[in-house]
Amino acid sequence: MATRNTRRSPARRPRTPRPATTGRRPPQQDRGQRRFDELLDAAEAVIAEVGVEATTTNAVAARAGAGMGSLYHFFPNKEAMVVALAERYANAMRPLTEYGKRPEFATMPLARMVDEIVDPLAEFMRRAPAYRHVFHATSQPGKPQLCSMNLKDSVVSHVDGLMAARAPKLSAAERRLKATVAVEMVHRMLDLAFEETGAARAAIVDDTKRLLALYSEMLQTYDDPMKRLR
Amino acid sequence: MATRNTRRSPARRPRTPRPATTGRRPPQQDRGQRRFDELLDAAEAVIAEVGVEATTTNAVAARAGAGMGSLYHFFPNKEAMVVALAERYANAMRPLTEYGKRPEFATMPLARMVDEIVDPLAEFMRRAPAYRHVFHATSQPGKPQLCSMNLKDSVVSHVDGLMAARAPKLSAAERRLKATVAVEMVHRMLDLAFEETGAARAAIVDDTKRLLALYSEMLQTYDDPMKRLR
Amino acid sequence: MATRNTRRSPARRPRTPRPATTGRRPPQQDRGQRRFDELLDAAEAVIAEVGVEATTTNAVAARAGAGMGSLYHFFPNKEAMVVALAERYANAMRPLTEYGKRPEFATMPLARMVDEIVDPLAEFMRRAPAYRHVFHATSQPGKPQLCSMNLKDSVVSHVDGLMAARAPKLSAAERRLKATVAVEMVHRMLDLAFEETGAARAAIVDDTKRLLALYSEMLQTYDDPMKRLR
Amino acid sequence: MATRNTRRSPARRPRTPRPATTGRRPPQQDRGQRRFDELLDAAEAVIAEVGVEATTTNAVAARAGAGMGSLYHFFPNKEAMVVALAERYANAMRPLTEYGKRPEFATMPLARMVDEIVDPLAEFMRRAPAYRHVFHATSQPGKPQLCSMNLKDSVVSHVDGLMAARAPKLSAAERRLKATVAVEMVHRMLDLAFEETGAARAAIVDDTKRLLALYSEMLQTYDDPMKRLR
DNA sequence: AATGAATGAGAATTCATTCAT
DNA sequence: AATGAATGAATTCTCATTCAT
Repeated sequence: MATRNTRRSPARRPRTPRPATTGRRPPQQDRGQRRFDELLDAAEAVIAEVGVEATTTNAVAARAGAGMGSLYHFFPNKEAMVVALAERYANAMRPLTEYGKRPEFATMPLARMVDEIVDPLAEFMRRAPAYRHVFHATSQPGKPQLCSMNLKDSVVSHVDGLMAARAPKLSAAERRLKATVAVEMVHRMLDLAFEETGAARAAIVDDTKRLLALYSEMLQTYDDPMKRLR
Repeated sequence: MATRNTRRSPARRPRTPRPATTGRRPPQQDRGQRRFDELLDAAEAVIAEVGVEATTTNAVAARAGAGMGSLYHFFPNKEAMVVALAERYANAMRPLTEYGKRPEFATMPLARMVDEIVDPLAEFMRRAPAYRHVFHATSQPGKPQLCSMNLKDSVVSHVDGLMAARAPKLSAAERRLKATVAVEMVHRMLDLAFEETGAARAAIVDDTKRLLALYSEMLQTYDDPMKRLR
Repeated sequence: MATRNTRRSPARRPRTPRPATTGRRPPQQDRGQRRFDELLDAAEAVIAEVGVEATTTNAVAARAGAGMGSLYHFFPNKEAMVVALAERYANAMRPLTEYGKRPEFATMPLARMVDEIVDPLAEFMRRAPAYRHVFHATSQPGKPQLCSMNLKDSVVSHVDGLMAARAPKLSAAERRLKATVAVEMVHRMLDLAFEETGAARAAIVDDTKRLLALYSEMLQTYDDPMKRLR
Repeated sequence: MATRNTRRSPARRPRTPRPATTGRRPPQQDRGQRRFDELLDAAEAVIAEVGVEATTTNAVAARAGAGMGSLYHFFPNKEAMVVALAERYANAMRPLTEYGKRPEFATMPLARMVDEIVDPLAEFMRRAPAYRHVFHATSQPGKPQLCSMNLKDSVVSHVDGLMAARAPKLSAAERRLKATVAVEMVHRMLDLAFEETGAARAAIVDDTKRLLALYSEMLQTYDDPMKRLR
C-alpha cells in the first residue's frame, strides 16, 4: 500500500518448465512458460544491443510486449532476470560440453580438437548475441547475485576436465588456472571477433584457434616458449 | 532506453593545459589546471572502483572536493570527462611507445621483446587502475563520443609499426588486423590478470607473455600452427 | 549511469541551520535553508492529512513546489524526512520541557501542574497537526531508521524527571514505566481529542487532564485504587 | 496521492456465511465457507505482523494458500476484507458484551467491574493480535469504506449501556462521549501494553485498570478531581 | 469455483545537467 | 571561476485488481 517493502528475495526462479505434458504441442505449452521465454528472449535482445548494465527492465518488458508486472512476476529483480538468461545459456551449452566428453578428445590432434571446441562456441556466440555480455556479467565479483549462476565456472570446469587427460603432470591448482586462462582467452578473443564482421571476424576466429592451439601445445609439451625464444 | 543523457554539445575539449603562463607564481601551475587534474584524479579513482558506466559525475566532483559546477566548467558532459582521462592516459603511455621505437626492437629475441612490451604495460595498468575501463569504454562503437579519443587505435598503430619491421611480408590490412589482435589479446589477458592477485596474477601475466611470444613467432615465420598440429 | 547504487546512507542531516548571520533578514537566510523548511512544511501538511505511511515523497515535493531531486538533496530517503520533521518537533517542544523544569513544578497542586502540562501540549498538537503521526511513527520498533530520533523517549525522560521529585519512593525502572504510561495516555487521549472538534474536543481534553491528575495523585500517594474500590 | 486504488464497487459484503446447508456432510462446513475462513485467518496473521496499511492482498492470498482470484471472489477489494475481519471480531466479542449485560454489573464494586471488563478484553487482544489494528483502521474518518463497519461504535454502545445504570444523571450525549473516552482509553492503553512483553505488559494492564476504575468512580460520583486537587 | 498470470499506474530513488549566486 | 542547490526524466520495483483458462 504505502510501504514500499523492499523485499529482495534472493533469486527465486519462477517455476520449473513443466515436463512437457504428454506429447508435442508447443501451442499447449502453458502460457506462463511462453511468457517466461518471451521475456528472456526480449532480455537477450536488449542485452545484446546495450549490454547488461544499460539494460532496463522497462525496455525488456516493452520488447516482450508485456507489462512491467509480468516481468516481476517471473523475476524478483533485474539481476535474477540476467541469471535466468545465464541458466538458459548454460542449458543450451550442455550439448557442447557433452560433446566434448567423448574419449577421442583426449587423443585427437590439437588442431582438430581446437576446431571442435572453437567452432561450435563461435557458432553459439553468433546465435546468442547476449552470451558474451552475460558471461562477463556473471563473473564479476562485487555483484554477488549475478555470480550465483557462474557460467564461467562451469565452462572452466569442463575445460579443466579435458586438460586432465592431455596434461596429466599439471597440479590441480595449476590446471585450473591454465583452464581459466584458456577459457578467458578464447572468450575474450571471440568477443573481439563479434565486434567485427565479415572477413575480419573470420580472421580473428582463426587466430583465436591458432592461439588456443599454441597454448595447448605448450601445456601438453611442458615447454616454455619464453626460454626457447630468448 | 538506458542512457538518459540530454546532452547536446558534441565534445568540446576543456581547454589546453596552458603552457605555464610566464608571469608570477611560476612554481604553481595555475588554479584551473590544478582543479582540472584533481577532477581527473577523482574520476580515475571512481572509475577504478566501479567502472565507467556506474561512475557518476556527482561522485567524481565529491571525490575531488569540487562543486558540480566546476566539473561542468571543465567538461561539457560525463563522456568528455572520460575522454579527457583517456587523453591523459595516452600521454602517460607516450614514453612506453617512444621506448618501443628503438631500432633494436626489430631484431631482439622475441622473448626479450615481449618482456619489454608486456612488463611496462602491466606496470602501467597496475598504477593506473582505471586504464582498462577507459580502454574498453573508448572503443565501443555505439558510444560515438567516447570513441572520439580512441586509445586503442593509438596503441594498435604503435604495434603495427613494430610489426612492419618484423613481418614485412604481411599486407598493410593484414598487419593492422594482426596488430589489433595482439593488442586486444594482451589487454584482455592483463585485464584478467588484474582481476586476480598475488601468484595467480603473476602466472597470468607470464602466460600472457607466452601467448604473445607464440603469436609473434607465428607471424614472423609465416607458419600456421593449425597445419602443423593437424 | 546504469547501476542504481542503492546507497542508503543512514540519515545524514543536510546542514546545520547556519547561525543566523549577524542580524535579522529572513530573506537573506540562504536559499538552502528556506527550501529545507518548505519541504518540511510540505511534509508536515501531507502527513497531517494522510499519515506517515501513506505519505509519498512525490506528494511532498509537489506540495513544496519543488522537484523530486530537491527533496533527495536534503533527505537521503523518505524516512530521513520524517526524522527531520521529528527533530523539528523536538526543538519546537524544547520550550515546553524547559518550562516544565521550574522548581515549583515539584510542589504546585496537581491540578495546576496538569493544566500547565496538558494545555501547552494540546496547543502544540493543534498547531502541529502531524505531530501525533510522527510521534507514533518514530516509536515503532521494526522501523529502525525512524526510531533513530525517538521523540517519545525524550518526552518520557522529561516526565520521568518531573516524577522523580513527586514520587521519590518509586524505583527508577518503575518510574520510567509509569512515565511512559502517563505520556502515552496523554498523547493517545489528545489524539482522540483532535479527531473530534468543538465541544467534544474540549471535553476530551478536560477528561485527559482529569485522568492525568488522578493517575498522578495515585502515584504520589502510593495508593492503589483497585484496593479501595473493591 | 497515496492510495492508488482504482476500485469502484462500493462495499458489497461477500456473502453471508451460509447457515449450514442441511444436506450431506453436516460436520464439514462447505468449501466456500472454509476458504472464506482461511482467507480471513491469513488476513489476520498478516495484519498482525505488518498492520493494515502495509498488508497486501497478495500476501494474504499466499498465506492462505489461495489464488488471488479466490480472494477477490470473496472480497470485492482490500478494504472489504478488512471490514469482514472486523465483523468476525465483532461476532467474537459478542460473548464479552453479553456477559457484560448481567444485572449485577450495575451494582458490583468498581474494582471488580473493571476486572471483569479489562481482563477478558486483554485476553481477547492477546488471542486476536490484529484486533487493535483493525479497531483503529475502522474508525479513521477519511477511509469511508473501512468505517462502514465501525467496531468501535458497537463497543462504545455497549459501554454506554453499562454507564446508563451507574451514572444515571448524565445526559445521553455526555454519556456517549464519556463512554467513547473510556473505550478509547482502555484500547489505546492495552495497545501500548501489547507493544511490551512480560512484566511491563502486566504492569500496564494493571495501570489501565486503575485508570478505568478512577475514571468510572469520577463519573458515578459526579466529582471533578481537578477541583479537589487544585 | 478456483487459479494465478497479467496489467499498469504509481512509488521511491538516482543522476546528468543547469543556473542563480 | 566556483559553488552547490535545483530540476525532472528515467529507472527499479510494487500491488490492487482483472480475466482467461
